[in-house]
Amino acid sequence: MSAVPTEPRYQRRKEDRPKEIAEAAFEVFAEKGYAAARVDEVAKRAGVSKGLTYLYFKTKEELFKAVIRGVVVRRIDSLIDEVDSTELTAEAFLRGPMVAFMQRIPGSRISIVLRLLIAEGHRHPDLLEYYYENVVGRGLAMLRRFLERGIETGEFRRTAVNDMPQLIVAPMLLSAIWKMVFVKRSLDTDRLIEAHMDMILEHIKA
Amino acid sequence: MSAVPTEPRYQRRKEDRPKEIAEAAFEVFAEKGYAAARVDEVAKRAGVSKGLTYLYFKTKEELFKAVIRGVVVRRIDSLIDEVDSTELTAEAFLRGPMVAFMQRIPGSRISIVLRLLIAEGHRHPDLLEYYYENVVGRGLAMLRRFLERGIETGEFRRTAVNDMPQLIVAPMLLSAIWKMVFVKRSLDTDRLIEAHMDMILEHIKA
Amino acid sequence: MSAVPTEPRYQRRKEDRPKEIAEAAFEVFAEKGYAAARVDEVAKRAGVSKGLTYLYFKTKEELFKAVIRGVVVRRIDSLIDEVDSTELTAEAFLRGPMVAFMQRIPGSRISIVLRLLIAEGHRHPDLLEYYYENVVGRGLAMLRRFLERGIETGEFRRTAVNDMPQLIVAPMLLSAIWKMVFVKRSLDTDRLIEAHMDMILEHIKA
Amino acid sequence: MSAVPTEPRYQRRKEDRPKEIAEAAFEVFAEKGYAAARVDEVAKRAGVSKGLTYLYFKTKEELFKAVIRGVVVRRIDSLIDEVDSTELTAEAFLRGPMVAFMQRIPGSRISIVLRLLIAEGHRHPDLLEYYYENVVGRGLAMLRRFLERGIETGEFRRTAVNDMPQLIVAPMLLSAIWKMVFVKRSLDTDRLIEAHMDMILEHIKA
DNA sequence: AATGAATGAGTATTCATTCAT
DNA sequence: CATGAATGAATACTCATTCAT
Repeated sequence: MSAVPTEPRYQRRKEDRPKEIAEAAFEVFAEKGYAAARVDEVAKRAGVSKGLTYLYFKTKEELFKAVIRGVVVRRIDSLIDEVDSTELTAEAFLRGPMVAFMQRIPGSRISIVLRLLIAEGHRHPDLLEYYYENVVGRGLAMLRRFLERGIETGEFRRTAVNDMPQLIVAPMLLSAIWKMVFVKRSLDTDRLIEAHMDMILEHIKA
Repeated sequence: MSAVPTEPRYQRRKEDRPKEIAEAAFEVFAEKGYAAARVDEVAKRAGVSKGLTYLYFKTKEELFKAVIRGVVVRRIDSLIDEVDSTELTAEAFLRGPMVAFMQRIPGSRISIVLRLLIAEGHRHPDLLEYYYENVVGRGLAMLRRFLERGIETGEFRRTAVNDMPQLIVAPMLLSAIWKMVFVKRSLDTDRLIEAHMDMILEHIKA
Repeated sequence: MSAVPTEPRYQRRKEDRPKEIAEAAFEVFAEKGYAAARVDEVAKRAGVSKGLTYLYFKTKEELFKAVIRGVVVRRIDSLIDEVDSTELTAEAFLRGPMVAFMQRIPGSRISIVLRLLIAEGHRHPDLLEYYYENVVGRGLAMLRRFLERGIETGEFRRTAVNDMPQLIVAPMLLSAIWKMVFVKRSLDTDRLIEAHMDMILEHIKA
Repeated sequence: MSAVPTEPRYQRRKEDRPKEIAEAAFEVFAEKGYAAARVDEVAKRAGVSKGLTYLYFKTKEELFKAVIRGVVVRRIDSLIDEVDSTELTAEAFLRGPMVAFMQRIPGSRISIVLRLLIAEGHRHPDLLEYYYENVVGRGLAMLRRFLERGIETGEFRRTAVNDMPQLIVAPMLLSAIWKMVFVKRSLDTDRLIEAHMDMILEHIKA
């Protein structure tokens, strides 16, 4: 007989659902990996029925891909923009924004994507392709352009780093992985990345 | 009336069985990852029945752990021995055996173990523990000792590398991962590792 | 200021909706059978939302029954009327309108209803009941009356066909089923039905 | 502490299992049709775990096909053999073994297969093909040969039945379907088939 | 009346693990 | 020791039905 309005059984929020589901999925994939992640769990975390997950993502795999694609891209874009428009000296840029960027990776969502790609990339070649095209490849290309410009301005000399800019980011990768894998074995990743940048600069400065 | 002992070739000694199974398991885990690997497949590749697998390894997880433990250790041991008994100068050692060691990692079984640990380590903390104690930790300790000795002999100066010998191996890690993940995007990992060693030495030499 | 009444073409009158939905449902049930038919598909073909289907038909089963009931009845009624009011001789009627009627069955909607009843009748006894009362039973009764009349007029003699008028329609049933099942194995069902009628008449004529 | 031998948890009966499972499957498909049949139910009736079903039949569809293929064939073979070797007159054969054969169909497993093919044949064209090649086609060919022989011996005359032996079996088909569909509306199928044979013979005898 | 987002029970299929032989 | 038939819990995915809008 009470007039208490019953909590509606569900909400219609078409706009938000995909994002919410993808967000929950990210968490679950992050914790369990692709194979061990259960769609049930994703739905539960998103506060949604299992069926709804399948309304927005046709299969678990598609959900996975969507989730992986959804992370990452913006950040690299803004760094690239910054590189191309900075007025800092090359050295100052590397020591400043570049180091800051790399220091932010370990512990971030990106590093989790990294782990998922290392673990599962194998069976999702298109995902690897996407990731290479949009992140890795562009990042490396950006670094190459940047170093080249440094040479033109006389700030840098030409070294192996020009061909293999991976040398610049290797400690960032190690840091990201270390933090995820050896959670308890602390590593001062900020310092690691900085020290490495010192070494790089010492090496490439004209 | 004596029974001619036939088919000695096919008569596997029982002692070998666990090894053979583990070997097959390694292959399967390498290809599929932990969750997607099927015990059936392992047994088939080992040429034994599924039941036998369970005679030697109580669960799939135990099999996984045994497999991971089975790789790796000898190689690092011999490197450590070599470090401790070498008569080369520190620089010569780094440029020679050390670089050679690191160059062998990408594409090797160790890098596969690496991948599996990155992917699944999470849920097998004891495995991570084991791996840290026996491989990573000992390797880093060895590097620390080695650098320290170089300082004592006046060959090296004290730098951040002393605290974070990870700086030395980061490109090896990147190379190993790159080779597994971006199979088609070739990377000259030997040169990468060498170039990095140049840089390191330039940086730490007194 | 008067609002021009727009899009009359798209303004379906509500009275038509149930019919349109049933029509679409018929198609889908015909193609897939009861269990494999999806309400979604029915709605899509009817050009309405899934919800609307449930406004007019409480459940999928009810929709199915409505669809089955919707076919069939008129045709048999008009044949019965014709029988009762024809001025043709009995033979002429059988060779003319009766054969024509039977020849129209294979390939028609009725034969699809037939298939659905054979396949699903089991679980819808009321549907079978309905179909028997309104179609099969009445059809057979009509044939009995007709044959009886033929006997009274001296045109026919009494045979087993009087008790089992199914003998008259058996080839029609076979034809209908054959056409649906062995689509590619052509069968001249018109001739089959005609030849059978020859035989029947030869048999029952006084 | 009791010495009562515990009922073994399961039996290994590799030989019998497929047959038992197929048998159970037949029952379930017969009752429910393909789509509504549950593999769970099949396993339960076979007294077997669900998993075992999948050991012997890769999918539900394969199980269905195996089951359908498993029925039918022997009976038609023996009839054909009989036709080709009988010493009865053609008429005696038709009135005797042929009628007996047709009378056995309604109510038999074959009629259930018939229903399943009518209901589901659509989506299993290979099954239809198989059934046509092995049963329907051969049966009709046999009838044609038989009639032809009757003509050669002067017992029969040439009629439309030669081209369309379906005329002979139509009442059998109707009987089979009637018995399955209108379970409660009794029909003396034996008499129906016999009366029809009278008519046929009257028609085709020289 | 009409929509279609949301629900959740239901089902085929897989696979680690057991155990009779 | 060795086998592989047998088990059963787990899980991706579907679809009839509901209900907020």
